Amino acid sequence: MVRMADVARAAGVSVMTVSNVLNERVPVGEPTRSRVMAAVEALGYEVNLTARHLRAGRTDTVAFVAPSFHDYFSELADEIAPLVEAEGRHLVLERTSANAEQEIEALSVARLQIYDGVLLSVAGLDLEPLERVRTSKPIVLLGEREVPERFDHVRLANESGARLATAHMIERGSRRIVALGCSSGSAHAMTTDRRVGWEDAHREAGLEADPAYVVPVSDYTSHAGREAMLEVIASGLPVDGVFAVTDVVALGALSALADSGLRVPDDVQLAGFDNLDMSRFVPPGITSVDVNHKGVAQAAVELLHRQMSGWTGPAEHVVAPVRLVVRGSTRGGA
Amino acid sequence: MVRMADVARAAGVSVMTVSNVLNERVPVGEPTRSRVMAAVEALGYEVNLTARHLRAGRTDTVAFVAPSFHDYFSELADEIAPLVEAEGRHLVLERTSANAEQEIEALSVARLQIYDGVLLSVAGLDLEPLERVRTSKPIVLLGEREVPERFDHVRLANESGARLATAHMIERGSRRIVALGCSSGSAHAMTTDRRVGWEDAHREAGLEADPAYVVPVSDYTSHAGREAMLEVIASGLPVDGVFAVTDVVALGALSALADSGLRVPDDVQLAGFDNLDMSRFVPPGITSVDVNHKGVAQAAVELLHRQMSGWTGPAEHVVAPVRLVVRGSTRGGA
DNA sequence: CTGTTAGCGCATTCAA
DNA sequence: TTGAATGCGCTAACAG
Repeated sequence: MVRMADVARAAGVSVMTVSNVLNERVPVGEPTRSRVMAAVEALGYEVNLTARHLRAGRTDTVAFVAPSFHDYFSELADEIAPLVEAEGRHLVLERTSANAEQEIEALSVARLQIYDGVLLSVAGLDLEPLERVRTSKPIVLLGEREVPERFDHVRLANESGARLATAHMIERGSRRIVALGCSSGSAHAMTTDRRVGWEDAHREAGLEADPAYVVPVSDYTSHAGREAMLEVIASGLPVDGVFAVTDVVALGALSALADSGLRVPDDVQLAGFDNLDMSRFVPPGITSVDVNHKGVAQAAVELLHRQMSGWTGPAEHVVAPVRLVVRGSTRGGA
Repeated sequence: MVRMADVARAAGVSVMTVSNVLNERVPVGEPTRSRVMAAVEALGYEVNLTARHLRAGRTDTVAFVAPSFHDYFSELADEIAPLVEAEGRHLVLERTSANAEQEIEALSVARLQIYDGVLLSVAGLDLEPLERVRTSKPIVLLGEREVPERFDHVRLANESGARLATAHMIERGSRRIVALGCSSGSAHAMTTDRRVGWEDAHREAGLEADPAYVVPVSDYTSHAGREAMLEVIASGLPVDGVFAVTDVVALGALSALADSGLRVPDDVQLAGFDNLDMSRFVPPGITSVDVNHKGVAQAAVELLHRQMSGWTGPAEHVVAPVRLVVRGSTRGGA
């Protein structure tokens, strides 16, 4: 390992001058500068970021922590990265995945300290450990649940999105719309918020939202969506529309409908949530609630930058607007 | 910020004893231990990982560096994570994304030093900077191209996979199979290897592989796959089969075929590569080459562990086997 | 413009 | 079983 001292010796200057050259902090004379750079090249020197961090107290690195980087989160990460990099920082991704409960405790509390800021998705996370997080690190929460007031938070307009999608299908003739993957509880969470939107759409149309049409899924995978949809079909419950809690779940439903000989959208209309890239291309195109990744990313990164700049005002809770993208899986789409 | 020294003072012991308690390196007397733990709790102490790293020379962290974490890479990351964590290390994900060329230079060479090991996807990466990487860090390359001999490398059996998929469609009656997203060059790369497999399948069946059926795509997105496929259809070239270079591209082709009124598999059979989760569920199910993420992950992590354990033997170049998963997009699938 | 001094927080080494 | 000294590699603050 070649250290700064080695470069300094080779260039015949002090360690501090090497540091100054590399960090461009103070003006350095041109002849000195080029001698230093030559030595850097010759020795193949690379700064030790750990030492820099320990001394300087910053890593120029932001972490985006999410359960995994499938689908929604990878698309969001793609939007976040350039915004973070525009400020001269790096973005790294960390997964909470499997053992979320322990993770946030073991991983984050100590681990998050190594970042200048953290974007933390609260999906599938126990919030209790969060309450105890007493770090002064800049941190912005992302995701569809209630979080402690003191955190900056960006979430989607879940009710509104679900209402748009459901109302659209009602308008196009559906009267028996399954809320697939939604839940009946009252806690403020994605699956209940979206169920509320589904109910609102019914109420606004003067229809009754039958609780029998709220069908949970075991997890938010296409497989689970498919299984749940197959059960609904097998049960004989009359269905002429499906609002799926996510596009991934909607894809599972589409698979189940196809295998059951039900035509989309002729027999059953289908709408999802997230507007994944995939949804444009899966025939006949899945109508979906676009969650405006770019807007979410901008809001979150802006809040984070504000914190990293030393802002200490009250936390902000942003609700990002959504819009409906109509495609072939509902009538009126292409 | 509460330091180890603060804990030591509170517990009435030395800093070294606190360190010993936390790291469980040497036996510590029970009464001492509990006093230390009490002080840790009381003060909410969290170890400073940066300082530990600088001193101990290890981060217990492995990085997986890839262009982005859509689709293939997120599924791979899901397999890699538990293997890395099983050895008591963390996995973090870094994107090379947009400006790959600079990135690997600016980002990696200095940045990769902060990890105990690196899994580096060479997809969309300039290899020239890699040649100059003279780090002694454990590093394993992943991906479908020629890499310098001295690196451990895991790649897929691209030719073999493409041959399986193409042969399957030939066997089921296709005679005019587009190699969508493949390229005509000779450099050892994913798109040419897969084209060679497509050719081999033709030769083995006694058929001619017409170069006119090798159709490039502008990038490996569904959008590009769709555009390219639409052009093929518009050109009037007779087509009764499509081998797409990835499932993502295959999805674009499926979209184009559907919009053109061509039935899959009746008019045109379709096969992809990667066997993404999605491909099981997109009606009628996309026949695909399964790349055995688990096997790739295991091979890569094993090589990395070997390096991290101090192994210095010759580098290994693993070719992970693949298999064909037949679904409804080809005849003979469900 | 360049160099000197000091120390970030922790763990290795060795002594008690 | 516990503790004192030392320094990982770098940069902030200041002196020359």
